[in-house]
Amino acid sequence: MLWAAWGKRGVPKPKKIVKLSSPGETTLRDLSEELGVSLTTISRALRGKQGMSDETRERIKAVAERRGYISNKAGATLSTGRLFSIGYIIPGEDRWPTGLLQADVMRGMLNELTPQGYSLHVYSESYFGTDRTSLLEAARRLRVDALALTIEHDDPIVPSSHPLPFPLVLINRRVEGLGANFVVADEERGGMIATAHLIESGHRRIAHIGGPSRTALERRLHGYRAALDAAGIAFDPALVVHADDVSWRGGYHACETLFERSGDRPTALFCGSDILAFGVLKYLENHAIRVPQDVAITSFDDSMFAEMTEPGLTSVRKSRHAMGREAARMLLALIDGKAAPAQIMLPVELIVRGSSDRPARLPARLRH
Amino acid sequence: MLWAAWGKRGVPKPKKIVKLSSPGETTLRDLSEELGVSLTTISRALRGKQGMSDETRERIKAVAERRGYISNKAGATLSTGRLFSIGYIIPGEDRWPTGLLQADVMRGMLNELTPQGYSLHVYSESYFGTDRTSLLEAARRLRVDALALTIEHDDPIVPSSHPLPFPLVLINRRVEGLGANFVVADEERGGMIATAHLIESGHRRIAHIGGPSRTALERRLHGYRAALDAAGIAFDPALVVHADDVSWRGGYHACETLFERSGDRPTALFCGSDILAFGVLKYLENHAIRVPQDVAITSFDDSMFAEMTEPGLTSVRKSRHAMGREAARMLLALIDGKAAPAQIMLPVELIVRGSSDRPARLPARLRH
DNA sequence: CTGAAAGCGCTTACAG
DNA sequence: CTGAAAGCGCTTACAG
Repeated sequence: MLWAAWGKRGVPKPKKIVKLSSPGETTLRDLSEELGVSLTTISRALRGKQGMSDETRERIKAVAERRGYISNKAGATLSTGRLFSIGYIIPGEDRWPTGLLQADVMRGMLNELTPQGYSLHVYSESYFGTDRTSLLEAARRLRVDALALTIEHDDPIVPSSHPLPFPLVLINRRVEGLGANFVVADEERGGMIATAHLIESGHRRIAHIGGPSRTALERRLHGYRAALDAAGIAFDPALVVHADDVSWRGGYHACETLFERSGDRPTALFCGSDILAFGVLKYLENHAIRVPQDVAITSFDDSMFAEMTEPGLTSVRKSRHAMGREAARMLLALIDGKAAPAQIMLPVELIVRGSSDRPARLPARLRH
Repeated sequence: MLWAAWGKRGVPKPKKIVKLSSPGETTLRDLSEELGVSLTTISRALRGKQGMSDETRERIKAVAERRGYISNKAGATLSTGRLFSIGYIIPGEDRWPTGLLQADVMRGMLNELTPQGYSLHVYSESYFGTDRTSLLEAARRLRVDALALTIEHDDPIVPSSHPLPFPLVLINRRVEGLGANFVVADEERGGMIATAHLIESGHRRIAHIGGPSRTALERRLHGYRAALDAAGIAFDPALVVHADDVSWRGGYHACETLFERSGDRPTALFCGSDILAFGVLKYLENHAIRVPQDVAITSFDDSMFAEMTEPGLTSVRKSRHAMGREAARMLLALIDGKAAPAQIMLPVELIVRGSSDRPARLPARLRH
């Protein structure tokens, strides 16, 4: 170390800031000197390699422990070529759901990575420059073993047909032809259970407010249709409106469009996302349409909004933490050259709150 | 997006997974062989050291560029003891504001760190174990040059009287006796401008809903009092209620307490945080108290809620991005042994929306 | 202005 | 079961 060297040459040690890589750091050599055992043996003992006496191993471990030995990653990296780090790229700009998603996903990843000795290096997408350097080139510069990337449902994606020469896991969205692995939630099933829940309460005219196509919201729509099909309810295009953007205003206007259409009003409504639902509730409130008495609502995301509306929003929960966890496991397997599924689809669950609360015994025909 | 340039390189298709630290990586030695120049000289040229001919330097740089040379950090680290990485610790559990804060702060840090060749390593607080291993010990294991830590206003803190032997910057909150540097927002001034704005609109009976003591919310309260003082308005304890916790329910109940008190009702209300304000608006709505006609509202945080309420919430904005940026600059200075202020206090601004919109010309006395 | 050499801390193929 | 030695890629004090 820099400072250690200074000390040895008799140069006065600066007092102010001491780096974390402090001079006193115990090395294998220190242990070797104290134990009278070779570096080779110590390295083996500490890394749990087979083929050595238990007694030697224990003795070494005890001393390492007492001396507070911490392996210097740089030395190991240089020697093995293994970096033991995973890169995680966060979007370069702020959009509200992003932050929450990233933090939970990161925690999920860290819980897997840290015990395995991996660290998580975070980079901003904007680092790669406005000239759109290729991800491959960027990844080389990063010096990580593999990359993870979270994609929000409305992120634009330019797919590629070239498989990547390193492990890449995309979280939250599937992008075809990328040669990546994926961790996604079962959006379609989420749409299904959110709709089925309304059907089970006796609703037949169930509307849906969705979002842009080619996003998770489209898959939720598929789930909605599947649930109707399963219940033998005919799909009515007049009951579906797509919000221009996934915002509360988008939800408000979509709801407006829906309720200003002539014909029978829906008695229930499945919103493709909580943030849309927020606008929907606002519209209904403004127009004195009661929830759940006049319209029952289910939604998707189980975000903080679900708990903050009145009544609480019944919403589909997907675990961002689990996404991170599975992504990390996938990456570790891929780095070790083990087989890993091309895609992991995580289960979802419906969190039932007041917005869909309706006397289930009331026959459906009394409601129209 | 990253993806755009993706297919453009004629990268040969690898048969299986190749690590990012691929064997083909160009090293200084490769450059040395091609150029017929020593490693020493190449290293110097690439790192911009003085005392060499421009011609040699340019020749070296050109070849390095052409060969796509990327310095291997592990080698440099081993040689210099400098790690070029900053640790950032995120909370181990989920609380809503956290995620947003972390993501913005990270972006702010990355914008400073990446160009300087530093990487950001993220760790979960839970990694350090429930036994509250000392931060010092934990930091040693991390192998980073310095640490940053974001503290939410309601995070518990275990203070320490031992100064730390490495650079530590605390973001968003000041903790005494820790030997750390701080980046905080000017919470007090925020409280002041949020209150002064109401005073300028002619209000005299201005209530405040605050939060726990020893948090940022307490400093916002100080700002509120300072603004009243400056305007010659007597502080009335009956107009201040502290929410039990910083949640919308906390805000709701605090508002309930406030409005059920006998005596003159306030005509304006400064909420210590948007999430409290959310509950306040709910209470007022439920009781047919109009905003801003009956009560004008200002708040703090300028979170997504501020835009999602009706009317929009006038709220104090602090830049989390700027906090990250300043924290990173501070850390870099400290690592280099340069002087850095013990604390940087960032400015705040009031974002005016409908909730405080009131005809300013109406004399105050007509309002009671 | 340039280079030869030592060394950072670790791992591992090879030899005993 | 254990050790001596080479080497990973870089930087820098020292010598020319």
